[in-house]
Amino acid sequence: MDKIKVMIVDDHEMVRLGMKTYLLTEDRIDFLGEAKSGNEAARLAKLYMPDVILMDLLMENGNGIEATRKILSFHPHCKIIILTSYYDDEKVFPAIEAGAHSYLLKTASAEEVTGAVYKAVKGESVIASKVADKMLNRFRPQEKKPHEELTTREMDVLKCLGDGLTNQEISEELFIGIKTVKTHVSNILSKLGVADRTQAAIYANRNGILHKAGRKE
Amino acid sequence: MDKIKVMIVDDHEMVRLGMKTYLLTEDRIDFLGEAKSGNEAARLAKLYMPDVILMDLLMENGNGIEATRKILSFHPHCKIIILTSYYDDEKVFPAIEAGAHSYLLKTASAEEVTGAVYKAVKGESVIASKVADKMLNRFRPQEKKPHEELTTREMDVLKCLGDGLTNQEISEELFIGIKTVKTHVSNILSKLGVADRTQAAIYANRNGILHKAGRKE
DNA sequence: CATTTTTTCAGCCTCTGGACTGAGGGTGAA
DNA sequence: TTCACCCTCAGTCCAGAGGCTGAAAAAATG
Repeated sequence: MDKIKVMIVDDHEMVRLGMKTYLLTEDRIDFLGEAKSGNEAARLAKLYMPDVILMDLLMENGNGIEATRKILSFHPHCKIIILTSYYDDEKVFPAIEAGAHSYLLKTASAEEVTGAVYKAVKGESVIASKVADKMLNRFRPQEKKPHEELTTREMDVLKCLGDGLTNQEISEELFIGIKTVKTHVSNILSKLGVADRTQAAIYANRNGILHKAGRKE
Repeated sequence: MDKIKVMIVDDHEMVRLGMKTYLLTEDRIDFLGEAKSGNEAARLAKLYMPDVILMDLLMENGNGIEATRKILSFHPHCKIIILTSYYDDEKVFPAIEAGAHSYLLKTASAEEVTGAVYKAVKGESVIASKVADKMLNRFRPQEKKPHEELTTREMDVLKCLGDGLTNQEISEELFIGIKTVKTHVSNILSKLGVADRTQAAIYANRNGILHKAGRKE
C-alpha cells in the first residue's frame, strides 16, 4: 500500500511546524511539503499532486477557498481538509461549496488530524462538531428572518432608515415622493413587527442591513 | 550562564507543538513544559517558576489575561509574552495592564518568537507592528468620543434610546416624568451632534452603549 | 392575455418628538 | 456663600411621524 501524500497550507509558521510534527510521526503518511499561501498551494499542488491537503482558510495571498477551488479544478481526486480557527457561516459554507472534504478546527488533536487524513483517502469526511451544528441549522427548516419578506424597494428604504434619514431625506435619496416613502415605511414597520422608525433603524443595524456592506470585527 | 526556563500556554495542541519545536532547537532555552489553560498555567508556573511564559489569550478554562495577572502576583519577575491571533483593542490593552511584557501575533516566525524570549530576559519588550499601531493610537491625542461628555443620567436615557423606547416608555423605565425625559433627550441630541432620536439610537448601537453589555462575535 | 405583486402617490387625522424658555432642589468645589 | 452643574419638571409650539383608506401605473407571473 502506497503512502498517503500530504501537503500543508498555512501562513503561520508555528502552525505549519505543529502540523508537520503530527504528520511526520505517521509512517503511512508521506509529507510532501508546505505552502504559505493559497497561490503557493495551487502551484505546489500542481507539481506534487498530493492525495490530501490540510488547508487553512485565512491567508495573506490568495485565501484557502480560492485555492481549494483552483486545485480541485486540475486535480479533482485530491482530498482537501480545511483546518482553521473560524467556524462562522461566511467561512464554512463557501469552503464546502468549493469542494472541501472535511472541516476541522485548529483545536483538533494530533489523532483527529491524522484520523481525518486516513478517512479522507477512504472517501470519508470529518466535520468538527461546532461546524456540524452550523450545517445542521442550515438544513433545518429555518424560520426566515422578518426582513426577508421585504420587497427590494422596501429594503432600500430600510437601509436609509438604518442611516437615520428622515422621510424627506429618503425621498430625495431615492427620488420618490414623501408619501411613497411613508407608505414604504409603514409596510416595513408592520412586516418587521416594530413600532416606529427608530426600532426599524435598530433592527437594520443589528442585522447588518446597510448600504456599504462593510462587515468586519 | 543559566538556561532560560520557558513555559508554553495554549489550548491548541498544534500550536503548542509548533512553539515547542521552536524552543527545543535553542540550546540556551530550557523548555519546562506546557499548559492547556489559564488555570493550569498558573498552577504550573507556581511549581516551575519559569523565566518566560509564552501565553495565548483565548482559552477554555481561565483566559490568558487572568492567568497573567495571577502569575505575576506571586512571581513578579516572570516575563510573560502574549502570543495570540487577535489584535483588537479589547484584547491588547487588558493584557498590557495585566503586566504582559511583549505582545506577538501567531504569524510570528521562529526567529521572532525565540528573539522575544531572549529580549524578555534582558528586560526588553517586543510588540508586533499591528499591535504597536493600536498602542500608538491609544496614546495619541485622541479626540474623545462625543458620548463621553454625557452625564450618567443621560447615558441611562441613551441606553433606552438604543433599545428603541419612546419617551413615555423611558419615563416608566427610569421612574421620571416624560418632560424630564424630553429634556435629557434634547441634551443628548445636541451633545452627540445628531438630529433625532433615531440617529441617537443608531449611535448607541454602533458604539456598544447597551444595557446588558452583551459583546460577542 | 389575465392576474397578482410592486411601486408609486393622495388626503386626512392624530399624536409623538423635539426646540425653546424657565425654574426649583441637590451636590460639590472655589 | 457663591458659582456651577446635574436632575427634575412645566408650558408652549409646530413639524414630522405614522395610521387609515384609496388608487393608478409598472412589473412580474401564470
